[in-house]
Amino acid sequence: MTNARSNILQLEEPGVLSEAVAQPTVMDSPCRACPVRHLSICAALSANELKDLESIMSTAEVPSKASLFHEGDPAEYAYSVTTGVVKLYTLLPDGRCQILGFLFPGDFVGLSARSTYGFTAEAVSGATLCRFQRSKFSALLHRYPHLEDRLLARAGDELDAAREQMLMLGRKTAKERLASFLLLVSEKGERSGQSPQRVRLLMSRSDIADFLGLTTETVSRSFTQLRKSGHIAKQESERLDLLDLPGLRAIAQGF
Amino acid sequence: MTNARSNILQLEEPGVLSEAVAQPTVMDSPCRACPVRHLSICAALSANELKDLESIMSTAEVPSKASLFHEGDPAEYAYSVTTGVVKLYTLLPDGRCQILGFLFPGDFVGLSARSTYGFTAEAVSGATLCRFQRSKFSALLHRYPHLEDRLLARAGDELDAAREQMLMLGRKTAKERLASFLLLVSEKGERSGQSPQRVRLLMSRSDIADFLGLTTETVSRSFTQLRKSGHIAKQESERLDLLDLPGLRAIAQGF
DNA sequence: CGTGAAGTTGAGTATGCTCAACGGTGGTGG
DNA sequence: CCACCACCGTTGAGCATACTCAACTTCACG
Repeated sequence: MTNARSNILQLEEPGVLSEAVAQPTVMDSPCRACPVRHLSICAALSANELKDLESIMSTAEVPSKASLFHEGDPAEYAYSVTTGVVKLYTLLPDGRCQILGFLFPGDFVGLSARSTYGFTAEAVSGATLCRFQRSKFSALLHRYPHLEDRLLARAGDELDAAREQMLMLGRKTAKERLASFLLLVSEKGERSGQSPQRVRLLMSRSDIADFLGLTTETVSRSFTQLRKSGHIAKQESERLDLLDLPGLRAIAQGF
Repeated sequence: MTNARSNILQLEEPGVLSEAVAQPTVMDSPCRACPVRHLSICAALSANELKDLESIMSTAEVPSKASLFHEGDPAEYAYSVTTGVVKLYTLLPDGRCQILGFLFPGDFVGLSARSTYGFTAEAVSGATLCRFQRSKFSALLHRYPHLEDRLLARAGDELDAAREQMLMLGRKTAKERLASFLLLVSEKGERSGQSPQRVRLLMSRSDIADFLGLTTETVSRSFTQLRKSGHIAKQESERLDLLDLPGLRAIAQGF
């Protein structure tokens, strides 16, 4: 239920990165060195087309707890996450918070056609992002139909994910929700090349609770349950071992 | 918690409607007479382009409780609803059901890029639909970029709706959920030209419960609460008056 | 009318919430 | 460098909202 705060968003102009830049190649063509290009929408683009994309793009370093935008702000930009984790959330007037999703490296936000953002986006950990002016971006979409194809496919994937989340929020028990969440994080990590059994939880218990529609206490108790039943084990803080993936899947699906 | 049943889907071939057809014009160009064209994705198309769409399209009359497809079926077709209401739902192994959304006239389903459907679609009332083979439809998408634009915009709208539903499922009370639902139905009705204060509830209490993540009993009690507080009034069965729209909005938003 | 399904209401229960205390950890300043 | 403090996470006890089970009413349809 962390309330909104207003940190400044550090932006770097196209092709102009901060002083602490190591490789000039990155500067000339950040996208070509991008570690998550194969995951992102940009995978659809050739080297030449990437240049066009870069010309309308800024990169941003966002410190933990800084927000990209707030619910209700004019929706001027779309973002693609390169590193780190971003949470999307809405608040009810009395402060109840629902996290609508986490953005992991390769994820994209800003599809909605509405003129204002319908939710707040805030970095959970330090994050790096690519930022696009939506008007320019949609012009590019028309120039490169395969980019639009990819975006449409992504929209479909996100809808699928949203529906899975509805099932979780509407019909699953606390334990089932937590298992589902751990598997989700595991899959996102795997997508970025990490082992599915080893999970980095960058978000707080409170974030997890707001994502799962629970309280921190219930999340904590569910963690304890899963630990006692041998499904998970805590490594260092932030690090978790999923000892029994099939078992977790069974729990997550309600068996 | 209505379980899956397998009714046959009545299909009509392109341009070939059932014997009981009144106006031949409808037969030649069903889309031009379509009552929800302005709502549908097809609004993006000119008369000529509509012809192309019609050539890959079948229309279907679906009786109440017939399913369009089941979760897990190969996802061969996409659908657009012309009249009636369709529910999309998934089941957990033990029978818990979550309705992921209702399709009203003008709504579209089948965006996902997956090769099998992730949910079941079933007519809540009698419904008429347009059916497209997805492979052919996506070819058309490439031919008419403005159609793809419109589909992308629709995907964005659906994502927005999905996120609102997450907030509802994760953080709202029973009464708040029901108020949100009534307002949703009211808006869909308004979109089709009906008064926002007069609502037709074609779905059963059980459907509403499965949509809201509640039980039928709790839905029923919440109806009673809203009736006793003067926010709604029952007309004939299926018909409901929303006596206090601002009040309902306040409840729905958690005030 | 009679029958069965759908909806409503009631009583008791359970899952997850609230409130509260406690332990660990990391950051800050003396 | 260490002590202190604040924050996060965990655990416990009691409570509330929504669930379960059951009876009863209403409605649609023969």
